[in-house]
Amino acid sequence: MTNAFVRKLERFGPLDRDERDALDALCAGAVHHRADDEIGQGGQAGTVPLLLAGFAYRFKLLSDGRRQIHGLFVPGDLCRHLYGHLSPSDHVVRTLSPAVVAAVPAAALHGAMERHPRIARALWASTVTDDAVLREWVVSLGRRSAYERMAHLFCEVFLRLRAVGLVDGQSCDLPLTQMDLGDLMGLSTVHVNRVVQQLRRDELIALKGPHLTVPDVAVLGRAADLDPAYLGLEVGPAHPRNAPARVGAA
Amino acid sequence: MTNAFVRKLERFGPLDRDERDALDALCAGAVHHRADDEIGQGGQAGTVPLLLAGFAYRFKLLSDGRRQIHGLFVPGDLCRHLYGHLSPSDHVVRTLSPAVVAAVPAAALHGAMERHPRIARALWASTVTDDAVLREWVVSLGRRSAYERMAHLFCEVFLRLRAVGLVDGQSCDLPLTQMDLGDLMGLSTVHVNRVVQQLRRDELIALKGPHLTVPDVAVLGRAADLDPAYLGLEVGPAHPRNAPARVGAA
DNA sequence: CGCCGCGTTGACTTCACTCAAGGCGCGTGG
DNA sequence: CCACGCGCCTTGAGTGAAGTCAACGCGGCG
Repeated sequence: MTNAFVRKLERFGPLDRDERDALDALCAGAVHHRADDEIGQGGQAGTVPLLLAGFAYRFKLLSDGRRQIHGLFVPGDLCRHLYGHLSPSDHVVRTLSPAVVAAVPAAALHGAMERHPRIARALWASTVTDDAVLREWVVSLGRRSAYERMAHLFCEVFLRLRAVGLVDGQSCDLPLTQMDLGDLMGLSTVHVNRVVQQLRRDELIALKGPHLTVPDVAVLGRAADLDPAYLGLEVGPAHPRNAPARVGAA
Repeated sequence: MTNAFVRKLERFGPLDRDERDALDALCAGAVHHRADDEIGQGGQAGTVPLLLAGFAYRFKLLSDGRRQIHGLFVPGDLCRHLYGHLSPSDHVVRTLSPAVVAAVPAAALHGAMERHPRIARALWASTVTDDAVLREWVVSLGRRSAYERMAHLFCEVFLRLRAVGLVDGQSCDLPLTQMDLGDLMGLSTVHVNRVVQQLRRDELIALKGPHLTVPDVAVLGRAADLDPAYLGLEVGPAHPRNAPARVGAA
C-alpha cells in the first residue's frame, strides 16, 4: 500500500509520480514507536513529526492533573504546524498505539513545497482542514450534548480514516480507552461508558476494544448534528480520485 | 497611532520602515462596518478580512439554533486563515461593534511575504499563535469549570488587547453581551451572569457594559489555571519592543 | 496465581441549564 | 414629554445532565 501521507494529500488534488516521490523522500528514516511514547519532543528541533502508521494525540494538563486532548492524529497527519518551530510548543504529543513516525526536517518540507506547487497547495489545504476540525471540536465541546459529541467524534474519525483508506467495510481501528474518549470530549470516564452504551443500543456504532464499526455514517452523522459539508468527506465513497477535489473554489 | 496590524506583527520581531509601509499598503481601502455586520462573505473571494479597529467573531450554528463562537477577533487580527481560500468557508464572521475592516487580497498578502521574509515570519508566527489560542479554548471548554473558563477568557482578551496597545491602565473595551459570553464559553446566559458576579465579588474583574477592568492579570490568570507561557504575553509589560521576541527558538 | 488496566454498574451529588419574572436604560414614536 | 417596547442584566426556583465515589467482573500478563 502507498504512503499514508501521499494518500492524504491526494485528496486535495492529483499528484504525479514526481510529486509522490518527493513526498516519499520526506518520509525516509521513519522510526517505529511503542504505544504511549512521546514524539517530536527533545532532540528533534527543526523537524515536523509525520505519522505514517498508528495513532497519536496531543494534550495539555491543568495544574491539578485534569487532561484535555486537543488533537487526534491518524496516519498521514502532520503532528505539528508547518511553522510550529516559530513558537515554543505548549503541549505534548504521544502515541496511542504502536506507530511509525517520520521526523521531517522543516527545511525539506518547505523545499518540497517550493519545488512542487501542487504539494504546497495540498499541504495548505490540509492545514486549513485541520483547522476546521479543531473549530468543530470547539463547537462540540461548547454546544453539543455528550451523546452528540461522541457521535460526532466517531463520525469524524471514521471519515478521516476512510479518507486514507483505513476503513475496511464498515470498520476501522480506534485504539482509545474510554478514559481517552473522556479526555477527548471533556467527559468523565463513567459518563463516556454510559453514552457509548446508548450509542450501541441505538445501533449507531459497535465498539469493542480497539475496533469501531459504523453501520451507516450518514445516520450517525445525523445523530451528531454533523454539518454535511464537514471535511468534504461526507457523501463520497471509500477513497479519493472519483470524488471531486473539494479545493480551489473561494 | 500606528496601524494595529503593524503593532501586532511587531510583537513577533522587529520590522523596518519599509516593511511597515508594505503592511500599511495592504490595509488600503479599509471600510467601516456597523456593529453586527457580516464580513468577508460574498463578493470578497480571494481576500482575507483584516480587522483594524473594533471587535468581531466567528461562529457556527447547530441545526436547532444553538450557537457556538469559535473565534474572537481584536484589532490587528486576520479573520481568516492565510490559505483559507483553498477550502470553502464553513462559518460566519460578524462584527461585534462598529469596526474597520480591510479586505486584503490574498495575492497581495503572499506577495508581501515573498518580498519581506520578516513579514512572512511574523505572519506565520502569528498564525501559530492563533492556533494555540484555539487549542486553549478546547482545554477550557473541555476541562475548566465555568468560573475558570470565564477568568481565562477575560485574561486572554486582556492580554491580546494589551499586546496591540489597547489597554489603558487596567481597562479595555469588551463589547460582548452576557449572551455572547455564553456562546463563547459554552454556557447559558443565566450562568454567565452568576459567574461574572462571582468574579466581581472576588475582585478579579470589573465589568460594566462594554468595559472590562482587570486589577491584576497575574491573579486572574492564576484563578483561570492559565499557563504562564500562554501567548508569551504574561510577564511582559504594556507593549512590545522592550519584551524579548518570543520567536525563533525551537 | 494474582495484579492491574479497563469496562461496567449503582447510588448519590453537583454544576449548570431551563423557565419565569422583574428591573433598568435607552430609543422611538405618540 | 412621556409611554411603550426592547435588549440586556438580574434573581429565584426547580430540573436535569454529567460528575463523583465505590464496587465488581473480566482478561491479559508477569
